[in-house]
Amino acid sequence: MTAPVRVRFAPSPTGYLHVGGARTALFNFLFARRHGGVFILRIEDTDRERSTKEAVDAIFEGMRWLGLTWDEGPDKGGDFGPYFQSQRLALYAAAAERLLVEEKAYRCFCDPEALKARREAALARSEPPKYDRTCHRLTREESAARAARGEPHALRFFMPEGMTTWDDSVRGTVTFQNATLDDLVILRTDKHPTYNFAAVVDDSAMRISHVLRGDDHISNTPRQIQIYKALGLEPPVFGHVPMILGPDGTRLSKRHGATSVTEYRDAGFLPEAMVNFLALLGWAYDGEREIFTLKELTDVFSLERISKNPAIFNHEKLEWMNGEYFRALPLATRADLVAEHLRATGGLPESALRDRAQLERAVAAVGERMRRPADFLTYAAFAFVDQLEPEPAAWADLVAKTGAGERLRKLAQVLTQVQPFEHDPIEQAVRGLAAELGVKAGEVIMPARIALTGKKVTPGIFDVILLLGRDRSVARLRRAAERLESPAPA
RNA sequence: GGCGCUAUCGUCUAGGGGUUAGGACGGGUGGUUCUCAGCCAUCAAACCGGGGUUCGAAUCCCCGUAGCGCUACCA
Repeated sequence: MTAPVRVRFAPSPTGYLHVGGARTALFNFLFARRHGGVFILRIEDTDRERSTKEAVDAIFEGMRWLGLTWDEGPDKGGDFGPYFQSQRLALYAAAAERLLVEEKAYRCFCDPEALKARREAALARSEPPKYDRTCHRLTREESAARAARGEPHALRFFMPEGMTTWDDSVRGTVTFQNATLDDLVILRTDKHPTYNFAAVVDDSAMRISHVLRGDDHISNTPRQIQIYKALGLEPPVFGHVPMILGPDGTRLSKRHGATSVTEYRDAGFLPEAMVNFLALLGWAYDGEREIFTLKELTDVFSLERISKNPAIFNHEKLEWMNGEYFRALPLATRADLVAEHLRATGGLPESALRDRAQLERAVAAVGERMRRPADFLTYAAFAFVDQLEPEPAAWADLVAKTGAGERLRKLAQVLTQVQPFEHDPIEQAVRGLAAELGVKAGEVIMPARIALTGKKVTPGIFDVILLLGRDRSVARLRRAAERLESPAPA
């Protein structure tokens, strides 16, 4: 009988939920759901300097947006809480005390600043910057006496000799020589645990079965395994997922652009698309199928199919994937999302947003051209402005087209007659005019497009006319014709 | 510097002793068409290098190289 699957996502609340963290959380979530296990959220806020309440909220927000619901966590409780490390200090202290008594850890009275200076000097000389165990040479009595005197000190783990090896579920067997590992600090002078120590105590106390985390933790793993051993605990299964890199192949960071999931949300990306895209960064089902809902992912996810290679964040593919999901949404939903986006960004005044029917018509007209709400105005802005400012390049095209003025005027005339003013009759009228003039429909349509929208790329022309309505269409056509015939004063 | 990990089209990847090395994004071309998008068709594009093992290596092993990560009283 194997232990139940219990996995955790354990971010430190020092910023926002970034895409790398989100991907790690996703893999943990999927693994838990796939195996009927438990997904735990634990906040690693032992670094008091950098941890903030806002960051905790941002993590919740990002996780919820992605649909990564946790079974145990700070806001939710569970049998193994509390789920803030800052509330578990007594546990770490007790574990550290045990190690101290058993002489698997020792007090270190060295000055952190001096240590730092020594480390930097060693690095400058290209030597390994290891702690020299000065304080380990203290006698038991001396160490205890100095502590009793109230001398500030940290607690260091005594790294045993030998080697540490584990069977990583994504990388296979990984081995480290303990000699390359430091006597790491487990309890700081302020009695707060360090990451490696707190993680071990908590993962064990919370009965974590599998630790799935970023590749950047791989060299922490032998340290943690040694701590498990010293504590007489059984280590969990470890799996190190490759990192997500920026386009230049280095670790994804701010300078690569948006890195927090909420930024993507605010830019109009859909959580379904984000999840699907993230899942494909370092994991593949069969290399063929690419579109998966969260639910579908939970049915097919497996650790064996996690790639060993770091993955470069391909923004283009995210855009494409968002388009796939966005286009599949019902019109009303797309209109909701567009409205929401326009409100949030102030892209259109509230007054323009009040006419829901008109907004829906515009969204329908833009149709498949939108990959996300932010694309809306590039295609439909013309329908929401009173005074059209044609793009210079478009206007130049119109000017270059001989006879355009005449066609626009005639089209305006024709449009005054169309009855009823609907898509098909308008199309008939426009095509009829072209036939009458003996030109291809495009010869009427392209000038009209520029005159009506100021752009060369727009929704279908009949939708454009419909969206503007008869009066505005006729007025814009006539105005353009006038401007064409009387060269605009500079 | 030390330690560790990794290495298939530009990118994400499938494959894994014998394949025309497959798919997706992006790019090219053609079609549909009022532009664009979409859709359809189609093309170009890869096994890091060197040694082994083997009848046969992109696939297994070793070395090299490169990239990345870690090397904190950060996580």
